[in-house]
Amino acid sequence: MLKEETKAIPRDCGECPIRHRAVCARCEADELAQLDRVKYYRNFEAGQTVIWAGDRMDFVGSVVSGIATLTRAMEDGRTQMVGLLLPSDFVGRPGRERAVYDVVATSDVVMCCFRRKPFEELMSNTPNIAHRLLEMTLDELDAAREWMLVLGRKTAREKIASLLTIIARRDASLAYGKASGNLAFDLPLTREAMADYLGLTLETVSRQISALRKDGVIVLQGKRHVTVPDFNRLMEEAGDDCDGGLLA
Amino acid sequence: MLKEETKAIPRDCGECPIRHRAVCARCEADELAQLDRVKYYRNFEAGQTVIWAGDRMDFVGSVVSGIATLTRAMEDGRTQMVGLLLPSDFVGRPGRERAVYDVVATSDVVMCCFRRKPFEELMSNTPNIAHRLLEMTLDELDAAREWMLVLGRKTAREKIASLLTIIARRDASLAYGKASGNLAFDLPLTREAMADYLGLTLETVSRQISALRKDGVIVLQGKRHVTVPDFNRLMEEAGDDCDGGLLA
DNA sequence: CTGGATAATTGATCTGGGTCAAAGTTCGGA
DNA sequence: TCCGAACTTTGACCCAGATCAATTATCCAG
Repeated sequence: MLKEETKAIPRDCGECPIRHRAVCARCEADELAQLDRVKYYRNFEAGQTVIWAGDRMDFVGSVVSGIATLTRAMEDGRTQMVGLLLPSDFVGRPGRERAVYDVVATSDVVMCCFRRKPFEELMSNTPNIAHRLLEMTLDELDAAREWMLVLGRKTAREKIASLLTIIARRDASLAYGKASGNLAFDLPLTREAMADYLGLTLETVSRQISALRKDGVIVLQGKRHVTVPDFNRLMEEAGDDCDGGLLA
Repeated sequence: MLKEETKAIPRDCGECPIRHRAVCARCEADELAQLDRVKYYRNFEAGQTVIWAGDRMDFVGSVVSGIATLTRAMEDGRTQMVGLLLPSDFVGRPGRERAVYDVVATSDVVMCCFRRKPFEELMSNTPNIAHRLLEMTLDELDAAREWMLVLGRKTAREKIASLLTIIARRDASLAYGKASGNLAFDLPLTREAMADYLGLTLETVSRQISALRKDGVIVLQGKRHVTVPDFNRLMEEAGDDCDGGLLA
């Protein structure tokens, strides 16, 4: 109740936790000031829909904290997640007025939004924003293509291992500083959301997680907390060329 | 033999068939001139590999004519196509020195290549190139996400129908002018390549094509030429919300 | 502490698409 | 014209993962 209002929101870009990873990463002080003029924050609670596919979208923005999902659904209900939005990820497309995907907050989410029209103008004037957005989009395209391999060619077990790999990598890159003897993290998704990401059913997800646990590839504390005793083993299970280690 | 040399290659951007769709689409005369200084053409024969994943890549470029594929392979040989490169599509990534995907010419291909380093510099000076590349990358990201739904959630029959839909759309958008009473086109891919695109085996591809033929959804002349008597029917089979017609 | 909603596990069974195998087609080159 | 390689089709069988169904946590709200 009124949780939204009590949440501390950064007002100043200087304090912003995603300052150096988001679209604004390369902006100079003056550019930030311009962005600041068209920016506003929005909070969403876990489970809340940020945008429905087909809806008009008057803003673009960045996830500041929390996790959201990008999904596409068929008329008969089959659903495929097409993107996982983590802090600093960009939402929306300049030049497009309607959303094509459902965006749903998986946890409580804070978004830094920019009014679309002014943002588009800004983009044509400040190459730093456009350039950073290109870079981020190219990264997302790589991720999407990587995911196509997972969806098209991997077994259920490999799919789960691949997902765990990705989540572990992300956690390692964000929360390092912590001693990471053997890494551990919380699953930010329900079994059903994982199934939608992986093109599986939630039953299969559950079974494969159990199997990986029985085989000692992962250790579970509760249903959400995962410990990985041997990351290379996990990568082998994912079917990746695993000569990269955590930081590939 | 020596086919390469006999092929007419456009030297002048003004004559170029992809002038208004490729990265250079928005360039002014002076920008074209700059591009021209770092550009060269390369020909590839059907079946030839343009780049191997992992190889050093000193150029980026556009497909001028022909069709190429972007694929990613696992160590054990499982292969997933992650992109289909048609005329005007961009190859390579500015700022990246090694290829991550195999690029293979499916038909004879002409590419317009730019030396990578100078192209990167050009990009930071000419917003028209960077902006166009962003636009193209965003389109490709959408296509990749669309494809994730196909790979993750569609049945074999729907996958085939989806692929036919895409090829038909492309042909309609390129080759219109022709009376398109009922549309017809050639499949630019072998059954195996289709399988790699769709996350299926070539046997399943063959069976599903036969099934669609038996059910009158498509008509085959030979093994490669397809006629679609009723495009809406085909879109229904693809499981798409099909209230868009050919030009959705 | 209790009822009931949501999330997760596990079991039994079924099936779409994979696998293995054998022909049939097509086409360029000798 | 005929051969051989590459491509395609079709059949028989099998299995990974879907489907259907029943429990079992978990965790608020009352």
